[in-house]
Amino acid sequence: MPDAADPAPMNAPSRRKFRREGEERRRQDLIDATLDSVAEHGLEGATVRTIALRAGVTAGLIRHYFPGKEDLLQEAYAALMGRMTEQAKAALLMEDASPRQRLAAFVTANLNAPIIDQRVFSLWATFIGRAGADPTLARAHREGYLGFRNEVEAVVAEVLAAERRKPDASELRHHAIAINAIIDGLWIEGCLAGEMFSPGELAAIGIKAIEAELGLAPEKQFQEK
Amino acid sequence: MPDAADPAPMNAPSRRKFRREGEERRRQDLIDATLDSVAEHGLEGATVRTIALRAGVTAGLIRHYFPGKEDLLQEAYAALMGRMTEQAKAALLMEDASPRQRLAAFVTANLNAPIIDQRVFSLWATFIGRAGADPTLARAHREGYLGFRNEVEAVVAEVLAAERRKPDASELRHHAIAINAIIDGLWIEGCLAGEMFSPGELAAIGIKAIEAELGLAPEKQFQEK
DNA sequence: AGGCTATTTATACACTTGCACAACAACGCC
DNA sequence: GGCGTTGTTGTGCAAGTGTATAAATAGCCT
Repeated sequence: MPDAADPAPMNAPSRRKFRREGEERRRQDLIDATLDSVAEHGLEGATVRTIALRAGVTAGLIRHYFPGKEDLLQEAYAALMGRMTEQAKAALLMEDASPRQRLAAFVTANLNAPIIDQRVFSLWATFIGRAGADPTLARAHREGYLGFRNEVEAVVAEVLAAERRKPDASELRHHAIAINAIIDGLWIEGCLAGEMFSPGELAAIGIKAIEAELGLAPEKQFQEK
Repeated sequence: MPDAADPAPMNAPSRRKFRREGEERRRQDLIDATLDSVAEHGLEGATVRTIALRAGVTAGLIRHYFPGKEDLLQEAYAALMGRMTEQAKAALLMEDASPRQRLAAFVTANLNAPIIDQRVFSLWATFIGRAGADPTLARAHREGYLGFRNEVEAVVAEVLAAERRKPDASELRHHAIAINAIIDGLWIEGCLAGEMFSPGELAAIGIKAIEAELGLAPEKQFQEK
């Protein structure tokens, strides 16, 4: 069998073969390659050459799609945040479920794969570490955080309303902050030391902690089936 | 008035003046300069020249105290973790105080300055972002985390014992995980959006959430004076 | 005071980085 | 099928990187 994997052009100028991809496709590939590079080697290791190699193109092409490396990183971070919040909020969209069930589903979704994931955490930490120096990143985070917290606050209000309780705004805000902290904290623990917890354990801990925070009597109905 | 700040050697080879510092002092200065550089410009911006400039020396000196740049970063991270856990645990050392008071003091200490600090958070995030790729960092974090959680678990055990409750090991572990998450989550919120919270608000939220988690009746005794 | 030695500076070097630019070739269109 | 457009490659370059090493000098010891 002749060597199929390597055409071995003996003396030709041997320029690399390539395919023209759609613009959106290439941009996505480059962004994905950027996130992979950052996750694996950090921001310092995410060079245009590394990224291009991973995307299967040469370095020069990056400048054809992005004004500069900084812009690529910016868009990569935006894409990451978009995917995270999108997945997180998706769990809240359950129709015909009690507020309490939806809250439990939300917590469960946030404390299991694919949200609990070391790679995503590495990316989050790497980017957020520069929020102190980069106002653009700081505001991007702030907006994502407030959006997330508002979602939590809305569900909490529904849950308490279903229990015939009428919390004032301050009380509601405090609950949302605390619940947000519980989810974030457990998320970090799970990402950094996932194998220390049995499957579903973090979600169970989170739900119990949140029920305690809200003063809900633990009900059995969520355990059967 | 003759120019006092600049001796202005007219034609001398003009080699830079310097002072010999003690070894430990120099190492500490270099480590501090490293942390400052990382906090401000990230790992990518922490070059030997930047660090040396900030420490008031020239780049070559770094190699006189550290085998390589990587070692300097390693020691800087170790120093950071050491200071953080040291400060955190210090609040637990109150003698003649009820377990519950000590727990409250611990939470309060962790949710106020200087633990709540954007610079410290940037450093933590920047380094921890590489924990996925760097096993050394990962283990360093794991040990620090477990040490912290064990402290929490010990206080929780004392608090519950004072309430005449006898939790089993699993229950204790879950409480520690949840409380750890509450503290971590609120710590992040405070570091990233400190000005959104009034002074002491995060600590109050944390204490209330933890008391709920432990099933402690909110007592008034901690509010007066 | 004067020398010794280790600390510190300064320079050099090989290598990498982001970016610029010209040559090239894949693909749509006539 | 030939041709033009432009996505893509390859090369080059100046600036910056970590490290090696020689030269200089600050401060201690006698």
